[in-house]
Amino acid sequence: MKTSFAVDSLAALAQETRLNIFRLLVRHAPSGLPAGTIARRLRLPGPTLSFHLNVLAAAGLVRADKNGRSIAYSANLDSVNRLTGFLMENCCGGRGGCPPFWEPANPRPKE
Amino acid sequence: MKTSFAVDSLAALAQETRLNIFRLLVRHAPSGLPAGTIARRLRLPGPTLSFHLNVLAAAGLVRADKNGRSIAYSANLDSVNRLTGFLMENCCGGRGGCPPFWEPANPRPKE
DNA sequence: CCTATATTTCCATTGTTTTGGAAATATGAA
DNA sequence: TTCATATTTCCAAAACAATGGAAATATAGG
Repeated sequence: MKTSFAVDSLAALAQETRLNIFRLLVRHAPSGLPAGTIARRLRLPGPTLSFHLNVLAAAGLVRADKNGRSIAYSANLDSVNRLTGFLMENCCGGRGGCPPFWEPANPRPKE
Repeated sequence: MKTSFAVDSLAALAQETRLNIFRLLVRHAPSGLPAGTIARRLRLPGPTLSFHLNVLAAAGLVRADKNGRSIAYSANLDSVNRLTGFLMENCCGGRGGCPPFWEPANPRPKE
């Protein structure tokens, strides 16, 4: 599996402003919020918000739905799940010791 | 809640080399691997590995245990859980629509 | 003490990301 | 068509992160 989807997602979230945007959209999932509302809530200049929304969208973490002259952005919640799965992949190599929160999705290959 | 632990963790993982190191350590959890073994496995020059391990350790994603002249690094699996919880915090604002994978840890505050 | 091994610190170079003003584009309403 | 609103693109300055060679430090064994 290519790691780049994960690096892209993590890099998109690894920035205070973008993390705030994403978490705001998680709270407002699944419907989302228009760009202007996000800008007002987080007190961000337009160009700055636009830049960050593009980074999040390019990583597949949010989607944009144009509606009249506003654009609603919404969080793709599934992306968090994929990311966790990727990080925990083959956790503990099948030797036991996985923490209780983690349900191994892929049952112990070789390595 | 301050977002910086999350930004630090995400930034630490948002880099191909560090992500490879972390995932290698997840597979070898909970015991970990010595720095030299990681370097050999991932074909990394010493200073580069050392730099990246420090970033991971500073973010609390790995811990270092000195043993003789080698140092074993191991993944802190719980950090992934904390991160997911933070990202999904108050998902969907209690209005239903959360994806099946997510168990709301904190039951719907105001917002 | 001396040597070999494990790992780190120092540091200069190179590359990447973030920021926001000004100008551009798109849409809807009067 | 003209105006106001929503959002974007352009761009250059400033800030930040990654890389790896050479030298330093630590430890174990003979």
